[in-house]
Amino acid sequence: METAGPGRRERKKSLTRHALRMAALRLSVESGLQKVTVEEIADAADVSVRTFYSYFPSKEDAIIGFDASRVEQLREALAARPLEEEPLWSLHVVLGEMLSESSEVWPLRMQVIRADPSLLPRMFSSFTIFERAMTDVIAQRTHVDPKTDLYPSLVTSVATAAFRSSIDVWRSSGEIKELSDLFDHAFTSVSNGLRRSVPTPRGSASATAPVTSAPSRRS
Amino acid sequence: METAGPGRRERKKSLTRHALRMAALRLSVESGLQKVTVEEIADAADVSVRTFYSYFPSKEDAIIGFDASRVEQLREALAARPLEEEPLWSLHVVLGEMLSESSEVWPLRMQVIRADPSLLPRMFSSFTIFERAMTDVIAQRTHVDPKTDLYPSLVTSVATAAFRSSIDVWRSSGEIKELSDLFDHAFTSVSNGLRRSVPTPRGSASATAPVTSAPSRRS
DNA sequence: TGTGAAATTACATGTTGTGCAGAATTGACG
DNA sequence: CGTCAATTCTGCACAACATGTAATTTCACA
Repeated sequence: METAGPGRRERKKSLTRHALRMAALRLSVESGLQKVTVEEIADAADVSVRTFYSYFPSKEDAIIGFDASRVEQLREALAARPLEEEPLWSLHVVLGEMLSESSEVWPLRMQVIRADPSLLPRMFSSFTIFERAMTDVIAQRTHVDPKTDLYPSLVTSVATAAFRSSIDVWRSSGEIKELSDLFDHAFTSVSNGLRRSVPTPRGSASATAPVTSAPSRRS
Repeated sequence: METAGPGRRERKKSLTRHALRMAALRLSVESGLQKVTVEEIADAADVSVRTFYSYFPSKEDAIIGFDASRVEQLREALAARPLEEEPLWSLHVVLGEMLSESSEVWPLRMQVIRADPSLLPRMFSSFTIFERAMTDVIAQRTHVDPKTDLYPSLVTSVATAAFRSSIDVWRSSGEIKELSDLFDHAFTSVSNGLRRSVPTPRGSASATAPVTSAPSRRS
């Protein structure tokens, strides 16, 4: 009976996983990630230290890591987009969904990151598995080989780049602007080829084809 | 007399720094980064372990870290580009310069990364200081505030994204294609707004304006 | 209730990264 | 040349991280 989906065991597992993540977040919000030890986190979740490491490879991953299940959800979300849609827009939607979906963890995450900005690069590193998944889906939808064709990898990495700089500016601006606005603006700008907003109408020099060769190196 | 620039002391410092980096690279090429200890690296460079840590914050940084001096060079290179040039193209040139400039370290770096791909995300994380510098220069050249205006941050992060996926595909394709070709193609594609190369002429559905709102969330 | 698989645990161990205090090196100045 | 201050290097101690292993417990299923 019941949902017949995950057994008692699986449920307990994802429960402790969640408990560990929340413990890591709560403790880090209080004292800062560097002052929190794995032992404290494990104790707070009432498991042994060794068990913590069977759930997360490191302390940081408990804070900013990606669930494989979450990646799977996003993979399906991307696959569910209409095929005619431009891949960049599909990613726009999926990433936006991920962003707006303010689960209980995002605010805490952001608070920890604010106290320790060095976590941001690390968080974006953890996007790698997500990017790989997105690249695969897009490759499948556009019928190209992601190993040899640049397009799928390029679109996803550019999309996450838009994601990245949106968060960066949102934070450095004091979180005044609406994050989703910045995010939408980023994608519009990218799909316009990132041309400088003010095209400097004066002056005749149009966009000339850039010389491919690199300038001579100085001695 | 002489260059009157760096004193004997500074010269010795950057000498040991270089020795440590090369030692780390050479040893890692032989045995893989994980099998190499900091002690071995320090011994190979004939300094104490403690001294290593006064030059690099971690083992990995000796392999894939950025020199502050290198960042400064690239900052100047970007600042030297003509003002009329599209910022995206300026970054194209500067990054291409960095890439093609096959100093002695890049081949070794690549070899280590090939044996341990988990270093790639970490390497891109270390680009952060570089990105910050590029963002600042572009903000200055376009007369906007990088804290509130998305453009400078967006252009640089997209440029490094192009850099990123170029290397990714170059590696996953077995390093068959010329890296610089992939790189150039990536920037062309970005400046075209990343439209799908094959516009699927059959089917009547044209590219519709995407709905900005996110789809309803499932229960 | 018994059985086998999976999860948790304690223990041992090597490595990382940092603080600290003393020794060694450098460069300036008399 | 000799002294002296500043910087750099070094050894030591130490907490924390991360992993292998083997014993123990928990759970699903028959």
